[in-house]
Amino acid sequence: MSNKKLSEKTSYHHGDLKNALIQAGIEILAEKGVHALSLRRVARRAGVSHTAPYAHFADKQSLVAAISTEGYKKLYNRVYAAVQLHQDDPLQQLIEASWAYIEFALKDPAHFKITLSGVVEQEKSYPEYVEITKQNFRLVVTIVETCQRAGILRAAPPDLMAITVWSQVHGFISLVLEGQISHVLLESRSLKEIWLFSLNQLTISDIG
Amino acid sequence: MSNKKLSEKTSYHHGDLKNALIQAGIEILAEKGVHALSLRRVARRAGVSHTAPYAHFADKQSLVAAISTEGYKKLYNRVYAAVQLHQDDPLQQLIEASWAYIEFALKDPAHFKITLSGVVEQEKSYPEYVEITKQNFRLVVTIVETCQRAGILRAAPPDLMAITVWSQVHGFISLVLEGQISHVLLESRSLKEIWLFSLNQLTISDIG
DNA sequence: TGTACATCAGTGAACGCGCGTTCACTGATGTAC
DNA sequence: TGTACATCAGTGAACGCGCGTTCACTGATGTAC
Repeated sequence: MSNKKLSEKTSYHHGDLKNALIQAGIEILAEKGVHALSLRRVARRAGVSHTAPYAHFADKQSLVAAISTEGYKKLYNRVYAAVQLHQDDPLQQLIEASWAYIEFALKDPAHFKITLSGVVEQEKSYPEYVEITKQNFRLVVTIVETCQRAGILRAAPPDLMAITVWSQVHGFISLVLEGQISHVLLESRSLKEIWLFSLNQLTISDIG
Repeated sequence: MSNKKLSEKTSYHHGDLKNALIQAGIEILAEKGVHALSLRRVARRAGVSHTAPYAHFADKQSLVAAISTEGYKKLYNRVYAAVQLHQDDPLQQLIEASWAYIEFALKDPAHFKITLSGVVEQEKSYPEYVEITKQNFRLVVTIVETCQRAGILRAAPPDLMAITVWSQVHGFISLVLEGQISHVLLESRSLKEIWLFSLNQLTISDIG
């Protein structure tokens, strides 16, 4: 049940296969990409027979949902850390929080893609996933409100402004990951410079 | 060769299998989604044995590249049509061109996704695809320059501004397609309203 | 116009593969007395 | 502490599937003379 502890390393019945499978999945994504993610491969990597996962996940989709949930949590933690680091400088907060999002995507593109790919078609099936997406959006709204109070973003409904900012970051890193941005351009400036330029277009006064 | 005509409907050797296969692929994407796209299914749909495609495409990747190229062409044509329609109103041009991009994605999400998914890992393999991506980006740059001249977008390097605008549109529709945007929000306003709000954040004076 | 032949688009059997899922099972662990 | 039994995580054989790709082939079309 849910009273399984996180850190049981080596009991005889493996002890923490569920998390081990999620980790194995993440590793496969990092090493081989989205197309390589299969239940059988995950089991193999976790050192377990290919039917063992069924003791912990109803089907493949469930495992993918768990991996996505984990991805969203990591994303949230990175962004939240940036927010905490720049509590009293709203502009830096906006810059570093968005940059944390980009860095996560760059560090593990396949995990990022699968996390944001809307695995969840049937709404209610994965409440933990839904919850973390909401939490994530609330964080964006908070950042946006802080910037609005500081006169960095225009006054407007914060939920709309949050979507705007999120779209900007998400679109930027997606185009980069999809190889849609010209090499010439990417070689002429650092990615962070390009990103700062884009973010700057949303703000009221220049970032400089 | 390239002197095959577009509209040969029924010759005995089928006549235009290559294009028929591309169309079949697009239909499968529309009806069943990205996961359902396979060489065998495409052939089946085109009413041909499953090995016939190999007379026209070296491998599956080649077919996918052709389908992506076709997707980019459609996308370009839609955006270009909007540009033409609003030659003398830069703001309308920006609005309707970006909205055309969004409409294409909404109309055929799977085709849009596969088109933008950077099928092309090995740079030089699909020159037609690379060419249309460049043409597309040039169009965005042109739109941006027009808006800059009209004082609608800030003065700045047009290529950077083009990436900014493109990221904004692309991120917005991607989040929508991936189901990441709260239903509550989507039900409170039309998609176009939300998009206009976002686009408005990039412009100098309000769209209203 | 008519025949011979090369070309080339499309066929169908066959390959090996990895997948998701089921099933009856085994064997270690935890619990009751 | 010791035995009996229920629980439950993990096993391994088996299923049916669709896939990409190869190969030797067939049969219609186009070309040379």
